[in-house]
Amino acid sequence: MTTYSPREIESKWQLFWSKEKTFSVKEDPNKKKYYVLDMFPYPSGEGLHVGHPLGYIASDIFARFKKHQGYNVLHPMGYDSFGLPAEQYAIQTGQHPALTTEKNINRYRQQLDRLGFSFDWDREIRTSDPSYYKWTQWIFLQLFESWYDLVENKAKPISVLVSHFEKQGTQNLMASNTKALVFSSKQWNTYSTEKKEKVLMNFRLAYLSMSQVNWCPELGTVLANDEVKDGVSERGGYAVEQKEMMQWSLRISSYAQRLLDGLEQVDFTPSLKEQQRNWIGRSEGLLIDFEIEGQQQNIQVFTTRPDTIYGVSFMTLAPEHYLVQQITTDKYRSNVLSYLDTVSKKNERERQSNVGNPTGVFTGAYALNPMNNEKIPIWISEYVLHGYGTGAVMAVPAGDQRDYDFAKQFNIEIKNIFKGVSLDANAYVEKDVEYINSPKIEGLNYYEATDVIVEILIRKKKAIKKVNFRLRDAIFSRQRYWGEPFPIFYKNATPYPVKDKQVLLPKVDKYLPTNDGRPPLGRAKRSDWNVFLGDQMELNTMPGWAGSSWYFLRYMDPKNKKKLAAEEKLNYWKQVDLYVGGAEHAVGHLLYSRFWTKFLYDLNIISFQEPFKKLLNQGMIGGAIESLCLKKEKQEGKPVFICSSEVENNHIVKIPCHIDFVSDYGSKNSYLTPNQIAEFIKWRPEYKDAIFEIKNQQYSISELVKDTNKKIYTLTEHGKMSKRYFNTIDPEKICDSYGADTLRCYEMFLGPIEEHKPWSVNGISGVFGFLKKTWALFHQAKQVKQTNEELKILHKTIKKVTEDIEKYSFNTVISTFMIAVNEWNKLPQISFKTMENFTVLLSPFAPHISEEFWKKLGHESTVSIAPWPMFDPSFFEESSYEYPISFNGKMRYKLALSLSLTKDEVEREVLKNEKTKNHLAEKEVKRVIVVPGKIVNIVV
RNA sequence: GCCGAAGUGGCGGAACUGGUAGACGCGCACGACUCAAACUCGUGUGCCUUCGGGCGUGUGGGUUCGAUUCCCACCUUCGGUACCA
Repeated sequence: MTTYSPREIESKWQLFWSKEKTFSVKEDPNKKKYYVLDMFPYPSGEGLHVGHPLGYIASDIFARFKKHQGYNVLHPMGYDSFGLPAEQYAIQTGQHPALTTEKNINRYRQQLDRLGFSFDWDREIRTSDPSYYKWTQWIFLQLFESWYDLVENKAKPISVLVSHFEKQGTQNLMASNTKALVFSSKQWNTYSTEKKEKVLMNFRLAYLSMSQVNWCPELGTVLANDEVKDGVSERGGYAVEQKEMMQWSLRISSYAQRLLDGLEQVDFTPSLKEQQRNWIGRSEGLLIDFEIEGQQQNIQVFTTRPDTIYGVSFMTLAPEHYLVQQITTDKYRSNVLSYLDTVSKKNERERQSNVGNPTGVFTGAYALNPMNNEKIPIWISEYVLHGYGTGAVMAVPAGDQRDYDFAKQFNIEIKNIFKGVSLDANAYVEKDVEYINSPKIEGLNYYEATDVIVEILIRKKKAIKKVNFRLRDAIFSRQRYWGEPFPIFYKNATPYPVKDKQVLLPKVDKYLPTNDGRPPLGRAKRSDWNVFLGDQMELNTMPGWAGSSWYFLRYMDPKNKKKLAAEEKLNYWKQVDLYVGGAEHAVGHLLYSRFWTKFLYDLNIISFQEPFKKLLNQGMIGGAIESLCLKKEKQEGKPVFICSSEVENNHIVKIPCHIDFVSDYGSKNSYLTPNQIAEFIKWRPEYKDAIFEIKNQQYSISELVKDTNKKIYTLTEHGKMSKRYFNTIDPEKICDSYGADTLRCYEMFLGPIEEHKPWSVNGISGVFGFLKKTWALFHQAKQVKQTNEELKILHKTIKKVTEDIEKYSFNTVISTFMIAVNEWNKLPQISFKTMENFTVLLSPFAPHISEEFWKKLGHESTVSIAPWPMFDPSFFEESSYEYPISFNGKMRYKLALSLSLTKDEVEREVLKNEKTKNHLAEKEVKRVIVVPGKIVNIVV
């Protein structure tokens, strides 16, 4: 027997798979399809670390499993290759981002190839490849050429809208728009081309508008709402401010209800669905008109609590509200103007930061409560969001905490409308109330009261029902170079689509904005563009999520030059059956790709509305971050390091330390020996004069190396695995020492796939040992008849492995393998037939060693297409069972009894047993529970 | 604050639908092999114990013959979100 040498066999089989095109797949109507997809990576310069492949391993296991079961499995991989880091690098070095990207992709590919994935690389896609982004641009144009019909609830061609305008103007039109327009067909027909385009822009699903955007000066670009976290950019953590800019947006808000409803059809985790629901933020309420005293116009407010209308004691408008100037009285004008001025200087974050301490001014105007004509003062406050509802709020301090805080701040009356409720400290936001001071609804509960108020206001034509969504339209322009160029040109400041030819990214001399602040594409001369029409080309590029919103479709037909994918292929592969990726994309990517899928469905391009049937979120593999603790104050100009146990009494700076130097890294007692400190200093020479304080004694490095018993303790934290913390583990390193099969099994063995877990090499030797044991066991197998014992172990294993893979419980599968091998090892002999079956079970997890076994068993072809073993329950027909005998629910001993015994017979056997008598001692048996084939419980 | 997920040995974790808590692996201890070490193999390993047993799945209560599993309250950790009317 040769020893198990993963290096040799793994590269051999990887070559075999790629030569034989083992995993290349074609549409086959005679076979059931299964589509397994990974979230494709952005190829960063840092390469992969052991955390990245976790999801790829899981999906690969599942894809291989389905292949064994006879499915036609689509399992592709590609690269989300447009993005900021390559561009940032280009700015620094002048190197074209395409070159960096290419280099990074090659590195990724090399790392991926070593892990033995069953990807069909013939289907590889790259979002930055013109042959790919041609279709991203195409979808954008379809959005541009569409509007949303609210009657049929679907997108329709803009030509349908134009003919509607020609015949009826805006009459009988129910369409999503930016603002409500009213015109007749006569008017429409007199409009100029430019005027018509402006009107249509109001309806297009991809539209240009002046909008409040999240501007990030450091990145030199705008960001979508979900790219901003806590007021800073998600990537890089730079400050973000609000700015008015002309930008492309996508009318995702039209799809809000469908995006919400679609969640019922898909198998995502509850928490992820919840996040999407919150992001969409549906609320049902009422639009109520309040007359303004002495004015023609009304103020419209949106409320979800019409039942509290008798508690309205003031009204608040957003500073941007269109009626502010008009209703402000002369007496309060200067006050209002100075407030508006203060607010305009604040960014969104500052405006939202003073919770509980609101600001605002009185306008001098009064509104009239439609229920009782009471006068209500109208205020302005920054806490009211211009973009939500109507930008005006009927303030009910009794029932809303924000209104309550505002009223307290400005000494406005707090009207109590709830019986038996104290409003001394807080508003009362619960709905389990009885009303007082509310003439029409006293004595009613919340639901009845709401119905009554709604009915009255609607009858008086003072209100209409309305559903509001928090979801905003998505800004689609980025002021960057490395993204999809828009297929758009401008003539007389009006945008038109470029239809006949694909617009390619032009050459530029630098990847920076122009001196006059236009995006980098502004540097391209007319001749640098492959297409130049009109006065000017669009200078923005598309955001990172454009290419990733539809890529799962392109894998079905990646080389198609005429269409985004051929119809018959789209109809064959359909939805992704299993999608594996990180939960951090919960709202961004997943929402946008669901939106584009629904849009393409409306266009009859695809036959399904949800892109991903089942989503599996893999947890992150964290790393231990090890830092040396540096005192903030230097001592005689020298840096001082102290032990992590001493940090409480000192101000320290954490200096991340490469985990290669640290002993017991990841544990509470991680430390550096003097030799390791010397290594650290070699790595960070700026600390060569540092003083190390150990147990109140100070040492220089030269003193320390003389006493090897000294230790300096490092601070251990758990966090991301990242180059920045010097704690990344390269999967290739693991492959070098243990092999890919061990790495694959070990990453699965770490724990449930969805959970976050720290990386540690501690357990890896156990998994490696298991493969070695399996190797040895295999080489002991003989051409003999299968014994009942080995078959029993085999079928127990088949059952458990199959069930667990179907539950995505991969960690327990590895345990099951280990148990089986341990048990077979105890038998005097093992047959080839048993090992053959086991090899198939093992192959999704450890494909290389399995191929090797398969060949040694005499097969010519790959193990990856061998049929999955069938479970045979007949091996488990037992005649007796070892009953656990428990007393008051605690198991005390076991007793083997025939399964043919009745309950009474079991009870009798148990009670007359010596051990039962011992356990009972003097106590009396109150009751005996017998569950046949399960347990016996004696109650004393 | 609100929403979601999760708390089990020294560690990663297992336990079907309420039925033997701690599978499997790491670590540790002892033993075999070896001149020796590594490798490998074997045995043991939740805690306490007066060796009878007692206690144990974040805490406190409840339902049950029986609870890691179901119910109520609370604590902690992680993730999301934050004036959305």
